[in-house]
Amino acid sequence: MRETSRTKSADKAGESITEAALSAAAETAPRRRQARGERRIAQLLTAAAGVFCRTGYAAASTNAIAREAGVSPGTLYQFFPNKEAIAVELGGHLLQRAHEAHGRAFLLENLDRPLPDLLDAVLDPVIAFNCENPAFWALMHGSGIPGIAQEHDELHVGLQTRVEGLLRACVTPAASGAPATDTELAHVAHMVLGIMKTSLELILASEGAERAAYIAQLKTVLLRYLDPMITTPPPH
Amino acid sequence: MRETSRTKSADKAGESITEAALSAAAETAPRRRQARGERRIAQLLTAAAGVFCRTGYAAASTNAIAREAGVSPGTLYQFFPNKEAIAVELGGHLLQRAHEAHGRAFLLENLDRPLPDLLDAVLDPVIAFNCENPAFWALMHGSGIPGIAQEHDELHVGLQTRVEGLLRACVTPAASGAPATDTELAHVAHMVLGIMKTSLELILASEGAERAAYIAQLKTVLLRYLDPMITTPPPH
Amino acid sequence: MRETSRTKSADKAGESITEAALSAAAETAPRRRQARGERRIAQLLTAAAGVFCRTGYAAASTNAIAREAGVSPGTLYQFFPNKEAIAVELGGHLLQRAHEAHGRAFLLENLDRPLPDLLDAVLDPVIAFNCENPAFWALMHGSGIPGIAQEHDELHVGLQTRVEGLLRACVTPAASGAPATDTELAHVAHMVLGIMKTSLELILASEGAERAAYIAQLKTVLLRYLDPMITTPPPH
Amino acid sequence: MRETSRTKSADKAGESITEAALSAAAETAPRRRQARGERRIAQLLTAAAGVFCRTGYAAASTNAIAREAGVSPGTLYQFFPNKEAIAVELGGHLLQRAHEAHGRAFLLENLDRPLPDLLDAVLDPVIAFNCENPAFWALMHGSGIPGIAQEHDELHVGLQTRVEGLLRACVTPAASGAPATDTELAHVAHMVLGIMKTSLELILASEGAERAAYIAQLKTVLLRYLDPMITTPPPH
DNA sequence: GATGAATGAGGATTCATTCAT
DNA sequence: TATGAATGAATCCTCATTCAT
Repeated sequence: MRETSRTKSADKAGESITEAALSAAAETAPRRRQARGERRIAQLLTAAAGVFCRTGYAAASTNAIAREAGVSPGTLYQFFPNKEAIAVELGGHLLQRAHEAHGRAFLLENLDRPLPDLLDAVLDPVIAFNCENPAFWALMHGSGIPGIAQEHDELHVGLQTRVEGLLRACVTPAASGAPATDTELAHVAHMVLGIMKTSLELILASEGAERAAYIAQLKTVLLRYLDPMITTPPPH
Repeated sequence: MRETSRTKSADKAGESITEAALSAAAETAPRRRQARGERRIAQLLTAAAGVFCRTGYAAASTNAIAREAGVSPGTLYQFFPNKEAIAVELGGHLLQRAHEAHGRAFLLENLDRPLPDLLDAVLDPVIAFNCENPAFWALMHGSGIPGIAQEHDELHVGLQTRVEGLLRACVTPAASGAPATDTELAHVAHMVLGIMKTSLELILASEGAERAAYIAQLKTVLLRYLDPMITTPPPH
Repeated sequence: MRETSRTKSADKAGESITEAALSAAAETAPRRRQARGERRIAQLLTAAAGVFCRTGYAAASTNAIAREAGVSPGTLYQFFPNKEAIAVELGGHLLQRAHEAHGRAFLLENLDRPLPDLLDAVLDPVIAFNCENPAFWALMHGSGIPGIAQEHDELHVGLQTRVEGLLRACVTPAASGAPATDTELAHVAHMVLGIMKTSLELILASEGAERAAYIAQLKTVLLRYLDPMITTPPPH
Repeated sequence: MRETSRTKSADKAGESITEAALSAAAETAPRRRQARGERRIAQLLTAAAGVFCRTGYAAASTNAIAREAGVSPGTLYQFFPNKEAIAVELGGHLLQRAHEAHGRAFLLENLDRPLPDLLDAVLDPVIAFNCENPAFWALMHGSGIPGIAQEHDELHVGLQTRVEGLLRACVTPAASGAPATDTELAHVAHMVLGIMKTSLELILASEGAERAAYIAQLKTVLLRYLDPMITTPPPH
């Protein structure tokens, strides 16, 4: 009974250059229509971000999102088959935006920098992004609640993977505190992600000096936690 | 948006021994009724704990709790004015039970033990308690979600205070990494609490060796984070 | 997530005689409560019958049924988990009522009466019942429409079985027009049921003389259709 | 409750050859547009037939029809003012197609053939047509359900009229079982139509040998029902 | 003509909470 | 006290229909 599934952007993406060239003029109209749709989607995602931030994912209602976006419920459902889909799409958008804005920072060229620098290089963009897009944090909190979690876990898993990769690249196997196995490394990654999540909660809830203080604490925690895994103690 | 009006049963629960003693002889019947009431409350709170664990606080329905307790919804509302009140009372009970079971550990006699021992002494009971009463963690996760959070925050604030007290007692002001001000100390306490929360999520979600590994990681994180606040580096 | 399922009457049925005797007085109250429930159920079923008759099963809305019954939607859902359940229960009730009212007619003692008498004996009660309970016909018309049919088909299958049984008992194997195999007999039963269904549509839609005429036609059709299966032609 | 306003495309469909001829030369463009329109209508009706068959008339959604036809909902509404109109038009088309394909059979040249032959001559095309166009049967099942029925009843009435005509032509007034009045004849016609409808349900739902068996049963029923109205019993 | 976005009332269903018994 | 029926607003979602482009 549910057969809708937006393909919009896919169409556009699949549109061959020739075709595009041929119908330059004529396609203005369709494009405008699509543009309207895209705008609505953006509008809805923005609204959803707001509602998710204010009420959390679980308590957010599709009607509330539609209202916030200034459209009718029906319109929302023309673009998203259900609440989950909104969250998923929003997660994707945010992730992509994160990449575009601070992507370089993550796939570091210079992992051999001293850990404090490395932490700055990684955490600062992450924190900045989360402060600008607090919905991201809200989305990550669908997890743990059964029946809501599944889709969101893609988000989690994605982040988890990335953190794990970073760690794997940084860790000095010879270091005394380094995780010995892959499993152990995964545990460390989970811990790091968890620490970042809680810290972000504190960071997002505060401002100014306090926020700065929490940021500093986060860096301190991670620095002290990870340093023994990376720095080989000098032979005495 | 949701008008709370908690209390009521709290009084009853807080009823001091003295009061009870005063009405010893004549009040057998009423006392029995009160005893029955206590039993009902315990029954309901147990049921609530189960439901909160399974579905999370937000998704838990009062009807489900009543059903799990084997009573009618009306009966539930005879003891609790609303859903929040159940959570609050449950939080209180759990906290009290925690005290009774592992209370000594917290109000430490021996804060001058080396930090690893101290962490064991504090964390092991906490972890044990949370594993036995997973509802505790579930309850702490109403937070952050506006409209649900307020009442739960009493729980948070309580824990936060306690952690802060512990820290204050442990920290060596002369240590290089020690928080300089009360505010800073509060921040550290928040971080510690946050780290414990996330770690508990991982710990509760796993079993056996994995659980042990996460416990070890939690201790490692806190050890490394707090050590510089406590240990004065030896003058070289 | 759906755990409700009335058991009410089951409880009552399971209630042991001793218990019942012991609590004769005391059970008045509970019984009254149950009585209220039963009354509501009856009320809702009556309302449903009305709505099904007027709008057909598919177009009937639970809200409409509740409104017709003069209760809120929530009340309806306290007794029935969904629309289908109402139809099923109503079907059951009607069937039972049919049994109670005209049951003898069906399990005939005198199958050896001449066919016209037999048809009268069987059809008159059926027709009377359908005229008094036009919802029955409405219920049988959920069939054929995919996604609605399944539950109703129990009704169909039940009737089909009964008609088949009757036929099997009546048919004279030696008769020239008699169905040779069980499959053939089943086909005949399907036809007979179908003829009854369509005829009932006409009968229910008319009144007075016209209704009588349609009843006569129905009997004529069946008489002429079935007679050769029952009557052995006299050897000439 | 539902304001219908059918017609519109009917005119266009009924456009006589003369009219078309008049505007032969100059109206190439408009004609093309009209041709396109006809194609669209055909496309939509085909889609509607499919959807009606699969989901039944009531559950069919205009959006689903448009999707099946590969056009937008707006386009659908450019040709049909509402859902009912689609059904009506489809009914008309099917009827017309029936005429074109098997029309001769109906307006019989040889009503004086023996009844079995006559039934074959009439029913075989009807059955064939319904098997090829199962939507026809689906359409006839909007009836009986108030608020949906009215428009469809044109279909019914049409068929009813035709059956009545046939009967009137066949019946031997002198036959002992013949209907005495017009009203009676109308009743017989209704019965015959009803029998055909139910039988078609069984026929359409089965295949191969079973289908053949049901076809045979249908003929048997009608033969036995109608024979006494047509055959004058030999004077003894 | 065609598109597809937009509408908004309506449908089924749930749930915190109240009330009569 | 305990019950369970009752409430009604709110939830998610659908659909016939309209409208701007």
